[in-house]
Amino acid sequence: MDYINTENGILLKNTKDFEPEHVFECGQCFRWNRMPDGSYRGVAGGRAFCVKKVNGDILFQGINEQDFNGYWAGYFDLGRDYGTIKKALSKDPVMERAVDYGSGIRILKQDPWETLVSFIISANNRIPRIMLTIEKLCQSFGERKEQNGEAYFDFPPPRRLAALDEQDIRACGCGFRAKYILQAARIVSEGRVDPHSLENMDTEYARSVLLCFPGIGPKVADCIMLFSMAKLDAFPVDVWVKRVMEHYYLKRETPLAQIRRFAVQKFGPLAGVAQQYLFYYARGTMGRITGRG
DNA sequence: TTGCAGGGGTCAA
DNA sequence: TTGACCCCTGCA
Repeated sequence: MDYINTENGILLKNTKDFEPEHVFECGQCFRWNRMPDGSYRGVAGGRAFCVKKVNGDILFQGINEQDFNGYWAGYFDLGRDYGTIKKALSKDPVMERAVDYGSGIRILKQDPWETLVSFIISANNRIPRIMLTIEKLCQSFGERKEQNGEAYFDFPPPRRLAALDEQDIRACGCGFRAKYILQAARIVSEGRVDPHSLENMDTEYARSVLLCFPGIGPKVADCIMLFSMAKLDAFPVDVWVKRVMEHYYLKRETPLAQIRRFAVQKFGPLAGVAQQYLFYYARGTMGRITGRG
C-alpha cells in the first residue's frame, strides 16, 4: 500500500483497484454521497470526510496518517490485493466481463451494528429511500458533530435506539421495519448478541446467529457478513443477482437458496467479491437503470 | 389526474 | 408457498 501524507490528507498511489464510483455505488453502503465534482462525501467510523480521485490517485481528504493506518486502511480493505482476486475470478468468461465493468470495486469493512440496521431497512426497499431513512435516524438519534463548520451525525448506538418507542423509529420512514430495528437494538444493548464478536466466527455460525434477529433473513444476513465482517464467502442473493445468475449460468428460474449454493460452490472463498462484481454489472447492463432500487 | 403495481426481503399462516 | 407490509415512483 503506497501512500503519501500530504497537507490535504492521505494520497493513495497505484490505485488501479480503487474507483470511488464503483466502491460507493455497488450497493454496499448508504452514507456516501456523490458531490458535483465527482468526489464522495460520507460519514463512517465516527467522522465525516471526502474521497476523491486526483490524477489517478485517491485522496482521503482531511485524514491524518494515524487515523488512516488505524482505521481507514481497514475500512477500505487496502491490505487486500484485488488484482489477484480479479485475475482468479476472470478465468470465468462471465466474471471476466463483470470484473472489467466494476474493476475498482472494493468490499468495505463497515461497522457491524450500523450495517445490521441498514440492511434491515434495505428489505423490500429502494436505495434513495434507504439512504434517506438512515440519514433521518442519524439526525434524530445520533451524536451531532461538527467539522469545518459543517454538522454531521453519527449512527445511533444500540442503547440509544433501544430506549425509543417503535413510533419514534417509524417516524424516520422505516415503515414496517421499525419493530425489527427496535428489537435488534434491544437484543444488542442487552448483550444477548454482540455483532462485533461475529467477525471472529465462521460464516455459517455467524449466519445462524444473525438469522435469529427479526427482520434478518438469508439475504440480509449475507450482506451484513460481507459488508462489515470481511466474510468474503458470503453470497447475498437479491433480485439483481438472481437475474444475472439465472441469465448467465443457470438458464432457468431457480430458488434463491439454490443460487446461493451454486455460487458458493463455484466461487468458493471469493463468492462475496464475485457477487459485488455481478451485482454492479447486472444493475448497469440488465435494463431499467433508474433511481429505483 | 388518478390509480395501481412493484421494489436491493421477511414474516406468519 | 403465498399474501401483507411502509411508502414512493413510474407508468398507463
